[in-house]
Amino acid sequence: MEHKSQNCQYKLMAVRDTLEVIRGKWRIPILISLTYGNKRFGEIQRDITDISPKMLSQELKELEANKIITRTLYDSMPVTVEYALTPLGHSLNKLLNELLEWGIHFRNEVIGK
Amino acid sequence: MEHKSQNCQYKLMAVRDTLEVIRGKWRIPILISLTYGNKRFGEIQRDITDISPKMLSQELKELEANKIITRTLYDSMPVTVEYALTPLGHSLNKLLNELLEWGIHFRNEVIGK
DNA sequence: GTAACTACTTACCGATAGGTAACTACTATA
DNA sequence: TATAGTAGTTACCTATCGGTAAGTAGTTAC
Repeated sequence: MEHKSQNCQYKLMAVRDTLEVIRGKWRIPILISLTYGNKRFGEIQRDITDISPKMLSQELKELEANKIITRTLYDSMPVTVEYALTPLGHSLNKLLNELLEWGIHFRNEVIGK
Repeated sequence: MEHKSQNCQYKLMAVRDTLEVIRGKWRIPILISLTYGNKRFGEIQRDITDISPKMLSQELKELEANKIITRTLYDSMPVTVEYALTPLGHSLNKLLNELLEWGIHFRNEVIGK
């Protein structure tokens, strides 16, 4: 069973990379919001009503650092900033969808019962 | 765009349920380990070499409380305990696979570059 | 009797995550 | 001059997460 255990080790490494990028309470919700199109700071805040500006700002920076989103400043008046998914960010789409689908399934199976 | 924003709110609710169940550093790795078959406490520890018995015990309890795994005690000598995925646990398979696939993708795109 | 294997538990501690409230800086409008 | 809208920042605090080290309890082998 040598290769079976090595395969497990490999998987454990890969999921850790993913978890590192998406961890915490807010990053996934932010990404969900951005799948509906490019958004400004205030628009994301209005989607995720219970996020504080501190957490939103902090998590947007982390997502930008990991090349998941881009931040574009427009010097309109007043200044607006637009956040958008990168191609790497869009590549999370299937994962986001599974998080969604399983949440629905879980609610039907456990919470609903 | 009324239904578009309502759809977003619905998704945000569902992913929160999922995140609640799988959150933290260890639950996903534990589930990955159990996809290779039913395992004893010590076997999971040997898969996930850097988990402490405290965290393993704690997270196994949480997963059991959420009906994701079962705990079966055999009064062999010495006592052995077997952990196994429930059908609900197995229903996480696609999600686990996406976490894995994206981790590989991310490594190729960002870390590997 | 002592070491080793099973599966944990407990106490303690430091690091990180996240919440609250107030404040900043710039521009436009009344 | 005051208010509102843009997008944040800062200080402070608490709660949760996770790590370390040691101890528990029962059985078996030496």
